[in-house]
Amino acid sequence: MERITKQGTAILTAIEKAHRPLLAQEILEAAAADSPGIGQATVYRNIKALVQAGLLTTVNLPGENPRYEVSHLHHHHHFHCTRCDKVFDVHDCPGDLKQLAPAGFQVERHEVTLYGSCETCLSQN
Amino acid sequence: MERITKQGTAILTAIEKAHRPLLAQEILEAAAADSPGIGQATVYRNIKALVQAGLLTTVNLPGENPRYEVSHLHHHHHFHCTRCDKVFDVHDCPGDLKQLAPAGFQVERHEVTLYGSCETCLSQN
DNA sequence: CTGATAACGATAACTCATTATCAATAAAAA
DNA sequence: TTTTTATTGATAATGAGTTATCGTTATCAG
Repeated sequence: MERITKQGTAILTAIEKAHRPLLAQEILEAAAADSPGIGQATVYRNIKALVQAGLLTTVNLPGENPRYEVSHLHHHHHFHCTRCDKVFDVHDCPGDLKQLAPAGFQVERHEVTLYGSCETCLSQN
Repeated sequence: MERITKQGTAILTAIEKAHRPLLAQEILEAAAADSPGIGQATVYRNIKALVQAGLLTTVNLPGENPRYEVSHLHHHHHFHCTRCDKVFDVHDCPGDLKQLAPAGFQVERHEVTLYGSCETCLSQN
């Protein structure tokens, strides 16, 4: 990524504006608004470069393809809406979960995923 | 699965004896101890039938292929050892996590995955 | 024991996300 | 503006997990 391109800009701004982790497919669709006809190979190439550069972070949820969001430094979790399948950041944490593990096990980190309905889906009935 | 076969028995008992969720590949290896030469198609066929019958439950962890364990009724979570990559049940739960979600969101369930080192790996240095 | 057929093993095929190829395009240095 | 070449878009190829195919084997009802 030595050059600034319309496609590259569209991809990064689409992810920044989303304020939630996006699938490669969602990034393609969002970036296509700014850069019509953008190809999926371009999306994958840019995602890869942005992750390697540290600007994007990969978000893996159970049974899901990877999503990407702008790198946050603070610890957080995710909420998966089971109606619209959008994933949102949860800027809160249950705290120390070390005591949950079996005796003799050493916990280094944890992931929490919440499932339910987002505000938008709830308001739509 | 109308008939009782050596392979089918080997697959189910391998999963029962493991007391932890196993990958299809791990099931193949474990079942091969009781039924040498067992094919992977047989493993996949039996897993599918056992899940449909409700005897097995699929365990999905972030960025991982599905694992399978004997169906438990009680709510529990999982511990993924980052050294040996084995997954263990965690028979405990941080409890209600509804308050973590953004305002206006409705939480229906949650998944917690702990990462660290299991007792066996810790004892091996 | 014997026949019908469910289940098996080997392997080809499939699915789907991701990556490589390559000619055409466009960014930016000269 | 011209030249260089990084980047793009279209598409073929890849990879890994899973499923389908099919001839053979083995379960089990009769």
